[in-house]
Amino acid sequence: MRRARKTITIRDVAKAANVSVSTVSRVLNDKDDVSAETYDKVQRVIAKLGYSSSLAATSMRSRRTNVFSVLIFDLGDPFSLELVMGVGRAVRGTEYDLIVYSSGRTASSTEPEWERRHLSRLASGITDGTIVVTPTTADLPSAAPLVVVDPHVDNSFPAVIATNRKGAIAATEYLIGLGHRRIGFIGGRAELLSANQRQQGYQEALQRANLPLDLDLIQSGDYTQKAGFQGAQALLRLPDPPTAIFAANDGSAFGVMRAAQDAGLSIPDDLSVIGFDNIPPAAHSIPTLTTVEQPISEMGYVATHMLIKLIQGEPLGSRLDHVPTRLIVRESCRSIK
Amino acid sequence: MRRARKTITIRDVAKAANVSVSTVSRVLNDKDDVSAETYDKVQRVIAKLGYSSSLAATSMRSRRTNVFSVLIFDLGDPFSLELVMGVGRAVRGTEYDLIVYSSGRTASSTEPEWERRHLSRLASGITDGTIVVTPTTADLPSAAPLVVVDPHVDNSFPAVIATNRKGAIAATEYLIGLGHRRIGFIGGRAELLSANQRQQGYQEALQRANLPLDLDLIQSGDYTQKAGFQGAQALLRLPDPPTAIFAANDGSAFGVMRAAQDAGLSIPDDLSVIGFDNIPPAAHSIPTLTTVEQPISEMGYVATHMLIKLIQGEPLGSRLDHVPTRLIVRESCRSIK
DNA sequence: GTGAAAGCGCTAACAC
DNA sequence: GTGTTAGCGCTTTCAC
Repeated sequence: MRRARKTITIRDVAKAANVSVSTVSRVLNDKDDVSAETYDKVQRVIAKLGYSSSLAATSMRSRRTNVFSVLIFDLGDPFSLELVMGVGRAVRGTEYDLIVYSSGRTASSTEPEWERRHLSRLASGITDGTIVVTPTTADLPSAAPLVVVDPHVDNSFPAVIATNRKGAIAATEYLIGLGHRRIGFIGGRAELLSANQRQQGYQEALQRANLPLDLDLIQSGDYTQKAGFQGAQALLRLPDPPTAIFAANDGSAFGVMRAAQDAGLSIPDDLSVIGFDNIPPAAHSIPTLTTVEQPISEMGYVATHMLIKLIQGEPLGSRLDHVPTRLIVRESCRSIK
Repeated sequence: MRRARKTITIRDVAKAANVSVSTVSRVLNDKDDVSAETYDKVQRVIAKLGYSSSLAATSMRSRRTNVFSVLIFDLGDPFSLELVMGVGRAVRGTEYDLIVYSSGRTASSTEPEWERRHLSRLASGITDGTIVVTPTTADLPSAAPLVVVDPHVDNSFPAVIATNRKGAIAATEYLIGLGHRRIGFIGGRAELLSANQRQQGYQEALQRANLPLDLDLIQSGDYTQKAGFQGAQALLRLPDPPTAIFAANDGSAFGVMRAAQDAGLSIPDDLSVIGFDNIPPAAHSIPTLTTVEQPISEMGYVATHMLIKLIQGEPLGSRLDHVPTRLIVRESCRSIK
């Protein structure tokens, strides 16, 4: 494993081809002021030597590297992984290379520091642009084109976001359509955009249906199973408990289902449950859950193409791209008449 | 989105702190020959300016970047993604940053070119070491520490590989234990290490049980559903067809099940089927399949720690790390008596 | 059409 | 303990 072969540089190529480094550079960058034969000669030498330009050196010197990056806090997290898949697929067939960057040195996703630090490391040359996933700060150093996915706070960057509000409306209206009049809600993390939008949708749907907004029916949460469990317990202990519960994500929906079981209620006979998101492994552990699905990998796809447009200087249709959520109806809900 | 703020360099920090660039560099790299007050002063300026060193420049000049990389052909592929998850989890809590590198400019995973090209781009500075996933060539330029995962050909690099042979033995012996005497086999791509090992295990198990090796029972394949389908058709048309089929991966096992259905056979009543691998989405589309599971994300975990050892110059226990497969028994097999 | 040389942001001698 | 300086591999004027 010792670094046997020393790296071959542009100089090695130049020497072997009997030209200057600048000529090799011209060939590398497909400049048109190189004679055909020189071009061929250099190309042959490059092939023979197996030379490939150093990303580091190239990016130091020139603005374009044809590489873009995805900055992710936790690559072990299912949401992030799904997104990476979408980006990974989107990049195939383009002229770009992709760097997914994640750090081991960061304790918590809530400190805005990590995003800024890593972003500026990348942006200072190596990549032509970056997709930041679920950024928690609006204050991002933007030396290069930037697209954010599922921003946790509103900021002024081009963003890809799911139709959280609409999805929540669809879910709530579905329950209303089934005859439910008292529908409980388990919220997500209050400081997050997506959580707010989902709650907004819930309230809006009630309003449209002329149903009263009962604050007792709204439990705050934090997108965890535990929050769903506790929230549901509180709801079920109400004097006039809900007949259906809408949880702001799949994790807390799972908590709701456990709480219902604990209380001796069967789903959907005694309680209808509906969730948001549908991310593996939760998606597979509760295959019966009716849910508003967020097309995560598609969001990666969309973000990629937005970023590429930005990099190439093309105009963006609009700053925000809303990727549609869709209601997946399964067995966890039933009508009451 | 225009590059508003120009990048802050080490010089800006030096100027603002009234010291030289080298002093800043010393602080950045935690050299011990800096006075405490200078250190503090520089740190404060760094924080205030939000400075962060350029990966490109750093890697050009010094050997260590504290970043390692995973080189992946197709980030949209489930195997790769699982692996990335493992690596992503392994890196948390370490002192390293992680770059997952994938290229859009590559048509096929079978051309060894892409690995070499991208590897040398990365290796020439930016990263301290690389994990190459399912490399198809033994001839990798190794300027830096390298670990390969699931190599498709044997090479001399430190490698992480599943216990394919043992897994195949376990699967075959399981079928034998159920009373099966004629067991069909659908192979994987003949040129791949894993495929060979699986077939080897199959044959070895038969031999151990003193069962004859009937070449008619072995169908070549290529890890696709189609190959499984066709192979199974051929097997089922034999004068003396097998009572069980072991497919070299989950995809072809799926093909086998379809072929059995087409032939009017029900599983497991008329035919026992067993597969290898258990990768989503296949894993979820055939939840009844008995299978030899390859712990992919664990392989990423193991590879990460091997690589870190190499980077830090620690000795490796052995060049090859075999991650154990395990037999997951489900409903697709039954005993014949 | 091609070469020489400056310099990107940084680190590592080597001075002082 | 701190500053000066020579390059790392490359791109890009500017000469010729």
